[in-house]
Amino acid sequence: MTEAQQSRGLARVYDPGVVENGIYERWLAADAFAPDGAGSRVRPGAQPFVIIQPPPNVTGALHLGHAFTADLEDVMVRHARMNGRPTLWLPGLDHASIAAQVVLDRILDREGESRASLGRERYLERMWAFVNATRETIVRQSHRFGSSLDWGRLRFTVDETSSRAVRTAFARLYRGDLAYRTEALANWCVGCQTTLSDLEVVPTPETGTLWTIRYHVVDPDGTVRADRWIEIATTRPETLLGDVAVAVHPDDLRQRDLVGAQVLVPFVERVVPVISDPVVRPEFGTGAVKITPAHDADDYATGRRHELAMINVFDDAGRINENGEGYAGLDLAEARRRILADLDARGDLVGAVAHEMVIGRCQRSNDVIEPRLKTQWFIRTKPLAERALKATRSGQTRIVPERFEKVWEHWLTEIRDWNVSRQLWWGHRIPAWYCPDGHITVTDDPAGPSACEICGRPAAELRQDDDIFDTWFSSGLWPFSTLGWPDDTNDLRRFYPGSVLETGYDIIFFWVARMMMLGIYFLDRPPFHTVYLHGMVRDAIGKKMSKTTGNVVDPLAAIDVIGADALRFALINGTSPGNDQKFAQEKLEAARNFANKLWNAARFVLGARPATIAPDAPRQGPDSTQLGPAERWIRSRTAATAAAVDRAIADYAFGEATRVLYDAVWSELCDWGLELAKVRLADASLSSGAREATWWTLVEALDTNLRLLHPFMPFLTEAIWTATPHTPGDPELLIVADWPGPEVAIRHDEAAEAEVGVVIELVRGIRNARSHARLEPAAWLPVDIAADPAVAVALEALRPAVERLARARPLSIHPTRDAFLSATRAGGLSVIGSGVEAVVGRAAGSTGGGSPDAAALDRERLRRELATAQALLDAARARLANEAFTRKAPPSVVEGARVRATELADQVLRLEERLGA
RNA sequence: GGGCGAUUGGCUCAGUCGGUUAGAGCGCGCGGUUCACAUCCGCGAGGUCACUGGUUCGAAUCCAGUAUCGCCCA
Repeated sequence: MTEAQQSRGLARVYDPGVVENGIYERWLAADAFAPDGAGSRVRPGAQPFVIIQPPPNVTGALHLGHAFTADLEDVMVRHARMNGRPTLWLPGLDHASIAAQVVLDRILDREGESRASLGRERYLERMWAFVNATRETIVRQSHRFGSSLDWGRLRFTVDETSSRAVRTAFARLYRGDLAYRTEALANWCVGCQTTLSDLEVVPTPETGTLWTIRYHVVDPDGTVRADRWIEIATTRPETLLGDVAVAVHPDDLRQRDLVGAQVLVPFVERVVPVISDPVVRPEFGTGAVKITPAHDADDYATGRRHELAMINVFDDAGRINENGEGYAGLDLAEARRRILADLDARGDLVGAVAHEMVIGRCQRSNDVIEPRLKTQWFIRTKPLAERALKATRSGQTRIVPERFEKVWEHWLTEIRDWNVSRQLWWGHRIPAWYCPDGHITVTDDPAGPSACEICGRPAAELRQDDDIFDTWFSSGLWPFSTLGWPDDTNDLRRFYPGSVLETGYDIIFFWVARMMMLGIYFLDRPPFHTVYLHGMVRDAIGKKMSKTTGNVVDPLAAIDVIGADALRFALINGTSPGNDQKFAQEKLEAARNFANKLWNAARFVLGARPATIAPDAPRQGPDSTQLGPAERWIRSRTAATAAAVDRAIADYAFGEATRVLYDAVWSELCDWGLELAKVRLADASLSSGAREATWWTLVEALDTNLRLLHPFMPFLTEAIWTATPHTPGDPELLIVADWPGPEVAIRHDEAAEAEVGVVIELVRGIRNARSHARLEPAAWLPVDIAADPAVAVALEALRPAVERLARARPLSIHPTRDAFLSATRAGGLSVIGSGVEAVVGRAAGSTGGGSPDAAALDRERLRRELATAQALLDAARARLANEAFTRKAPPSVVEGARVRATELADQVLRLEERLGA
């Protein structure tokens, strides 16, 4: 780009890199993002609009899903800001304890180090070094996305305020009897060396083996019977070391006589009872199952009912412990092999069949989850869930799209207590201390308790719990911990509850439900009035993007090529709320083309300024006395666009909003608005006042469209707007300019829409006829038009435009049909629309204008049109002939059908006339 | 096993309260060197709205069921 081109405002070619460069810094410098920033233009009395950003994990860079989330939120936030509301979009980052540890452990592994080799302190130092780097990356990426986040309020889930919130929350839950510590069956991940909540365990279908094993009966005198046994079925033979019973269904006749008998568990030589319990499925295997309460959820429940012992047979590392007698020290897989071989050797392994089963695997590491007994902290969720349900049922909080409410209801109704202990290092240490007598002391004091709160032993004798909290515990406090809670801060009073919680539907339980439960518990009000859930961004063939599959699209790579605006537009356009989308290259191209279209439309408008207007003249509204139909039409269309965009945004239908804007800019403003305006702007016979009014109309339409598009394409619209004339009341930057309001709505003009509608139909008809007859596109051909006096006035006003757009010259407009008919020459092409009729003649001179078969091609086209029109007319008449229709349908619909039938009849008549001629 | 979603032109998707002739982008065909844009302009072809039944004057849209695919929960 040359100096001269730059100085004129807009470069010749749209280059996102150049356009976007520096704009984010201008917004920052203007302090436009903060609700109370120097650059904000808040309307007095306006309600705050608050979105707390779902904090991305500090495990790496942001992906396309993050970009989508950020874009949707930025759209809402920018829209609210332009409406003059104090708007807070609060940025955050999540420490993601288990995910971060999995990532760091992999890095350490490559270096030949490990968690164990470093020890807790050095490990955490490494973690901080790692996350400090990723935090920077994420913030930088957000800038590139154009996210208008209030960076002055950036928060991290392990910063001091959040840590205090976690301690306080836990201490209060404990005092409120909503947090308790107990030994219970927990999901143990051997790879991550920690327990997991039920949500973090992924049920995975796999083919295993169902073995049949004999347990021999032991007579009351202690004799083991070689000839009497019970055959039990199991998929996990290694757990027999922890068996404490065998169970059969009470109605199972096959096993009935064995109930109450004693049998011998091999290897550990434990004598256990055969019990009956309705939980056993008689059709499964032999109908008898072994009971291992310490390693299976169902068995745990059975063990509780029958007051059986619970024998843990493996350790944290996944090896058989001392309870496993001769197998102690073996890992689980090896133990299974050995036990099966030993059973076989004794003749007690009597069957093995392939078996389809569901195995729990770790969401993060994919290791098999081993259920085992652990002493853990739990949150009592029932009372919290009830209040969360009440909030959605009463409409205090609304879930969008509505259908997710069903899932929400179901989960919260069936909710189980939440295990929050994690045997990890990276996160919030549980603020619970234990004295040698087993008393528990919980405190929110960062220094810890001064003494045991039960027996008064001094702090020196107390030991803090080694575990940390589930990451989602701190996330659950996020809507208020970010605002300074537990302190009663200004921000908390002003911005809690927030407005919209926007996130993917995949974390409705993990996160949304927990924020609702905890928010209501601690602050008595749900943390947001609307939960808006968006769909997943998938790859071009519909697969979930994942780093391991290697199908992730790096948003920054896309931005480098097509720009942030195009990426944003591509992610939102053509989507509907809550539905997944496939992401494809063509979408990016379409969005880039649209950006280019807008850029060039702006270039044209700004470059078409009449010489009578000074380059730096402040913007003024067009002189209403000088407006022609085209000017009134584009103003009316822009009003319609604004109304449609408002409606779509109110419905969270952002894909619909972009569709409306795409159409408004491309098909209305560019294809017709600018093309019609070009004629007037170039018409030297018009007064300069008229030409100025046309130009100001274009500036106004551009300005309104820029405002409406700004939330979706902030960089491009800001860049163009800077070069567009402003009114004295306008701010420096579009980001804080006013959203189009009533002053735009009043531009609606029914008459202009009708008048220009006829012109569009006419021009299209003539182009169509010429194209079908294969006439020279560039040739000027004579055209005769029949028009009612009313239509003729409008046509007359737009005569030069019709001439140019249809390449019609001379153009004759006949006020009566007779005059029209007598004037038209034979062999012309007929144009018959619902509102107009025209004939395109051959060129007056000898030049071009007619191919030999033009007439034949034209007749063929008219015959097709006649067939279509006739079919439509028949359908319309049939509908009107139906008495039930005219009686029951709303009058406006019936009237519409009548008008339609009349038009069609007229059209058919004229087509027949033409064909008959 | 329960629930949710999807099924609309060759591909990717919209479609608001049930209402005129179901739309868009890409792709395809024909044509185009007009000074905003070839990342463009003009014209066009292409759809039994998965299937079956129902409600209704009228169904892509509402109801019931079926099929296929995907997801969530157990």
